[in-house]
Amino acid sequence: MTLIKPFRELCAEHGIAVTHQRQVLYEVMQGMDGHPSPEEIYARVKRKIPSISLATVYKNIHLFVESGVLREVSLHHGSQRLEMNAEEHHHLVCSKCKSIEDIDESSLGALPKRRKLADGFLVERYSVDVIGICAKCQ
Amino acid sequence: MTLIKPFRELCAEHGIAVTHQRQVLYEVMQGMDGHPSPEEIYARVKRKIPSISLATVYKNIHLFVESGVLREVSLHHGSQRLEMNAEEHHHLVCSKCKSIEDIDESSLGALPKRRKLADGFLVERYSVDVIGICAKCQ
DNA sequence: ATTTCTGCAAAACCTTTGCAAGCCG
DNA sequence: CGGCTTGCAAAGGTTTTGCAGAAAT
Repeated sequence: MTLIKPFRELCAEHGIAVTHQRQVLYEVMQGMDGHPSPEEIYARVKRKIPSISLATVYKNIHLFVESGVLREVSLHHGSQRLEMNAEEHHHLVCSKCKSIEDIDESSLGALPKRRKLADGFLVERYSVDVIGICAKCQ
Repeated sequence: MTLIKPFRELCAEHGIAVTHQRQVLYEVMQGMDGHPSPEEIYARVKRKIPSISLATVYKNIHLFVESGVLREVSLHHGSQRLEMNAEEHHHLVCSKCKSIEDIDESSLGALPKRRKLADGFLVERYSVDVIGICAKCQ
């Protein structure tokens, strides 16, 4: 019934310690969908461990992302970033140092030109992040 | 020598008022490249208008993004967002309400499989945001 | 003249950090 | 035990807001 065994294995694979908080955090996240914020995850975990602190949730989300157990929606830079390049282009984003480098659209090859992809969503443009390791970080 | 005339036209097109702060902000940004944060932009503008306030910079960046004069690197959600879907997939992001919906990888057609794109960048994966207007916001 | 914008200061968020007590291996 | 983790509280960083005076149309 529980997911405790797989979680212990996951921790072993990634070399992280098993604590009660991490187990419950992981189980709760398995039961969520969409793209929750740390606060939303905290609110849910708090129902199972009322004494848990938000700092613990942050620390463990960070650990999970770092070790590859969890993924974030788009690499998080702490503050908003503005685009100074008016040309159509995409990005090379380094998953270690989080640097962003522009690449022009033609480097990627064609993306589908359909204007409608799903249930009435009207496409304006594509934004492609190529995520990987930059030359400096290798 | 100055960019004042094009900026006045731009404002007219987008229906926003021309102020000295906006003009200088726009000119300064034209001279930057990369993906600066509001703080970095503020630091530069301050060299030309020492009395400008950070709040003004934030308000005008927001206005420029809203009216289409400027673009942000990736749509900014205020807080980190975690991915609960372990499958390979991409996103439909609404530029009005900022909702995020998953679409699976096959909906997009193939992306190039090259492992190296530029000067030693090692590709891990692609993250594609299809930006547009969702059904609800139309 | 009216509406909108600026600068300031305070507030509201979001996230990280330091530390004493407790848990894991 | 020894080291890592937790919860708390405080600090740090980013962004928004309210308001009185100034500027724009």
